[in-house]
Amino acid sequence: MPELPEVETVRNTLKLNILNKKINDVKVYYSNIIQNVSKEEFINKLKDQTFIDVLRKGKHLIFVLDDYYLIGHMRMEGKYFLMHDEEINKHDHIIFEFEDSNLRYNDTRKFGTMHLYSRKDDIYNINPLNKVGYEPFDELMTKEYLFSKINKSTKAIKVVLLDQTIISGLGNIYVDEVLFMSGLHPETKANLIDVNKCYELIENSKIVLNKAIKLGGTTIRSFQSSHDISGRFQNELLVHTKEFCPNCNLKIKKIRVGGRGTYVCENCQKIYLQKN
DNA sequence: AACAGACCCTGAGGGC
DNA sequence: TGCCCTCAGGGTCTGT
Repeated sequence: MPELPEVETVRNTLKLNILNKKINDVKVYYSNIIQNVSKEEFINKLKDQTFIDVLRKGKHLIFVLDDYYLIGHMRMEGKYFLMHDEEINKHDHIIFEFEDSNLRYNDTRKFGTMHLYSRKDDIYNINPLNKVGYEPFDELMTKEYLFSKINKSTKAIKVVLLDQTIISGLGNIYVDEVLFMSGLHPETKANLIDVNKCYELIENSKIVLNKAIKLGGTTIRSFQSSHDISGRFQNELLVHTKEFCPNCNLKIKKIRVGGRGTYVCENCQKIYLQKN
């Protein structure tokens, strides 16, 4: 599932492959992906537009065209493929046709989304990007800032770190890793965590995400790369999907936190019951 | 207001 | 073999 590192890798790969390509036609086979305009509007507006740039905010891709911004979210299974005359796959939902090739949005579970806005719109202040908080890399994401966002919440820290309005870019896998590195139990109430621990959480987020980006970035050759990345990063995981703790060798527990499958070493990851 | 849970969707995997 | 059931997950919507 694409988290920030995968999205960044897809962005870089897309930039190498679709910049300056002009859309001759658009095919939409499953229109629920499109959120804020009709299928017809989507097609008509994007015809004759050229891809100028691909940006990213959190897990969203931002395609910059002549007159529009196309904002895409791949959720868990969304993928982009640059194709030629290959047969259409049953999970290809939207196809942008160029003169010599085509870009396909493929999404097995159909959870992905696309929003289309005018270049005149202030996209960072409207749905969905207005809900995307600072990334761990953002210099505005200080320990004081994170502390201020979480110190009144009684939610589990894992749930809070998955909340993209608070901190963007972490998904289920990387949150488990960050909490393991920080020695913090995922069910610890957010309001029991002090400023110094917030610092640790941010720093460890940067370490995990940077490592994953680097791992993906070196191997990317095709649009199927998001698979390769998670495949390669899997070797680097410390706790997520693991059976034994790499630190103390005790058995790792699988629990549910905020409805998400969660891996935790209850020996190495402390749960706070009061402020310390 | 703040939190919990359902929901969207498909394929994989287990049980029988 | 094949059917049925459960589970996975990011973000949004609804209910408490």
